Amino acid sequence: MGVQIGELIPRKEIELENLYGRRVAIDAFNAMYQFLSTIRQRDGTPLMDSKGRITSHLSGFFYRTINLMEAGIKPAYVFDGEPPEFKKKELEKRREAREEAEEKWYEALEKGELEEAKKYAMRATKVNEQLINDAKKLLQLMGIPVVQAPSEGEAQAAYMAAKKAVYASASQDYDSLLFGAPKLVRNLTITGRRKLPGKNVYVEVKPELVVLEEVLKELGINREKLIELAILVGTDYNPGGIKGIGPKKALTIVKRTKDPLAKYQKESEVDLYAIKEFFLNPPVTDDYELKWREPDEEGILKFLCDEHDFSEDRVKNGLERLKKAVSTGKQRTLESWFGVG
DNA sequence: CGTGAGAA
DNA sequence: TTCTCACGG
Repeated sequence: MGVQIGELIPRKEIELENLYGRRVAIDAFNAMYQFLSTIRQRDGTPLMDSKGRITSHLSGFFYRTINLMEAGIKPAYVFDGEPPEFKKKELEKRREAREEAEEKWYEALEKGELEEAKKYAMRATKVNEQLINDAKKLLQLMGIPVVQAPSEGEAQAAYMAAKKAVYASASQDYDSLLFGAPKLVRNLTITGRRKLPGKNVYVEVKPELVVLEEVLKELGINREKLIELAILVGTDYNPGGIKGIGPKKALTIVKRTKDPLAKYQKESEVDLYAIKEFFLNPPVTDDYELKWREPDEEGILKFLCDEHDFSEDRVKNGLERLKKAVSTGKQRTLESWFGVG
């Protein structure tokens, strides 16, 4: 998932306070996927309401967003639009992998192997229209900006960061760098503990800042070359990349070759130049509004508690925190406008 | 993932 | 107070 260039990318750990007062454009699909795959019971079953509808993502979006707002970080969630035609193949592959994982999940469940079951359940995570609409509805009720990307959310988030509408894009993937985001924040969570895949070990995970300019300087290339490098190694649009070429080799190749895609185009089924062009000039829009509003308390209680069986105590508690965060955020904005305080 | 009750 | 861990829906 995402482009496979992580090991080449220099990043620095930051404190949440470094993001205080800043806006970030969060890749909503990325967040959604995280919530749906990790917020599960021990046998891998996601959280569900009494009608069997999945609610893991609602829990995730609700509490994380409140935490970010409390930390003085203003999130805007950017949702995907239509994927480009040449992503269809990758999406199909993912669908097949999910179906396989789903079968293994049920098999493990029957054998009573909980750890195995959960592992496969997580891999079987799927995002559908209903889950996306739920998340959008909740965020809108919370007064959080929802941005609809015409195509890839990462591209839109990168565009917003490049225009300085936001400080950075936020995602676990590096794609927004290819789309030209000057800054990328990874691990944007409050409580930073993450389970190591497979093992029963937890590690501290801190937010990371990746600065495109520093990445390019460190690698000694420009953004166009970074895109070519990514294409050689493999992106969502040409999974697997070119056989036998990993990140290190790819870096050498793009540095010494004027048009590195030319050589590999004939052994590739997909149009590598079309992918490069897409990273350079993806569909984006200016049709969005970044306004953080008062939450619709009644609407949230109705949606989360009445419709989806969330605990009223917990939701009310969350709402109090959110309201306070919104009002101190407003206060801060006024102070910066009028120079008081 | 994030909360919060109970252990340490 | 800090940490662990089961539960949330």
